[in-house]
Amino acid sequence: MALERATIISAALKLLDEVGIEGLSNRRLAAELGVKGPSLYWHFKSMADLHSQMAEAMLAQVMPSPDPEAFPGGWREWLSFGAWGLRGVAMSRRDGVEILATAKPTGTNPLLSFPAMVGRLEAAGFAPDAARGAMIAIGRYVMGSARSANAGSDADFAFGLETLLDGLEVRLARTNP
Amino acid sequence: MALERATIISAALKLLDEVGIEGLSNRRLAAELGVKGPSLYWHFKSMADLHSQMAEAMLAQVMPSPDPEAFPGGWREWLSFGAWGLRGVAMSRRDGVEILATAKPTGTNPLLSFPAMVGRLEAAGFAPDAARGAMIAIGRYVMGSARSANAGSDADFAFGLETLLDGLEVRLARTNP
DNA sequence: GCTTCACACTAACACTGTTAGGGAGATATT
DNA sequence: AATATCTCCCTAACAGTGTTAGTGTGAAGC
Repeated sequence: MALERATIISAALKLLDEVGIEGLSNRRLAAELGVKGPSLYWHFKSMADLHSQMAEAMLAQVMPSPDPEAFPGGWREWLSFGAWGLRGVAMSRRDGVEILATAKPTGTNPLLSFPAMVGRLEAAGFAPDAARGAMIAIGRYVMGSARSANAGSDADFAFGLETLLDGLEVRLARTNP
Repeated sequence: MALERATIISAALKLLDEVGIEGLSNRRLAAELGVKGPSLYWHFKSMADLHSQMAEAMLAQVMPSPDPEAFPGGWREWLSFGAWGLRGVAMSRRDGVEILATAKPTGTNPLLSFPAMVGRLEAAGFAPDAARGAMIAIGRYVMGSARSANAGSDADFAFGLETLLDGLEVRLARTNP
């Protein structure tokens, strides 16, 4: 038999789409895999651990962030690309944000490829603090916008994102007169 | 005895601070009130309903939004005031965001006093769509910033908020040349 | 005095996450 | 070839969850 971790999280993600995070229970998932509940504890130490690994899988599924050097367009397009990408991951499955949020208990979770993006912003002229602040702000806005109950239209999301980017341009112009 | 709804949600909020949303269970709360679990179902039709009413109580506890006419300062200060106020509510108790988020299943929840604020923005020169979009964006940013795992520093929050407000000023200047 | 209603109760159902301990089969060691 | 180890799944069980059904009991209204 030899149930693989990858098989399990794949089934978990599929089941998530069908029943939501509330319905994604230990035994339900086990049944889906032709196995009994507690067996999953050989592969994951807790349900929270499972969620965490599901989140990682979701993030891995997103296309790899392109090389900053190779990416056509300026920092604004690059940031926008990342924000839309993260939104895409979060909304790619039912309760996706909730899964993403419960993962990575580290305070500010490295949602997008954080260091690469911060570096790109610094290269564009942002002060280190501003670059970091920008990444955090965008991450939080994206996550706040993708809440299940809240998931709203792309147009609403775009408005806020463009506004945020406009604000960043103001800041950039202010520090690089 | 005549247990009052207000007594219950008050006890629930207090208990929330002690044990978090995971620990806030039916029977645990009932015990705190000297009562047995199912009795609460006379007052609330479900736990989700309880959460919803807790959210309403939290929002009511925030100081009433001051009259736009009387509020000193422009739309920017007014918006900032509202954002900080909402953040204050969300972070006033453990797992506050989660409670606020599960409440009001209506898509875009009327977090702040939505109509009043939209009206204020329109009066300041924003187009109706932009006023609405601004309110939604700020609400989502605030909620995204107040997640338990994520709740970060006030400085980080301030950076993103000011950036968003800068962006709104750009938009305002663009439509009112 | 009788009925009605508000409010709490017990018992139970179908779940949940999680731990403890057992056992079959493959694999490695001697 | 025989023995030991490791992998992986199993059953049984604990303590807890939300929720429904049905049963009182005391106060209020007629």
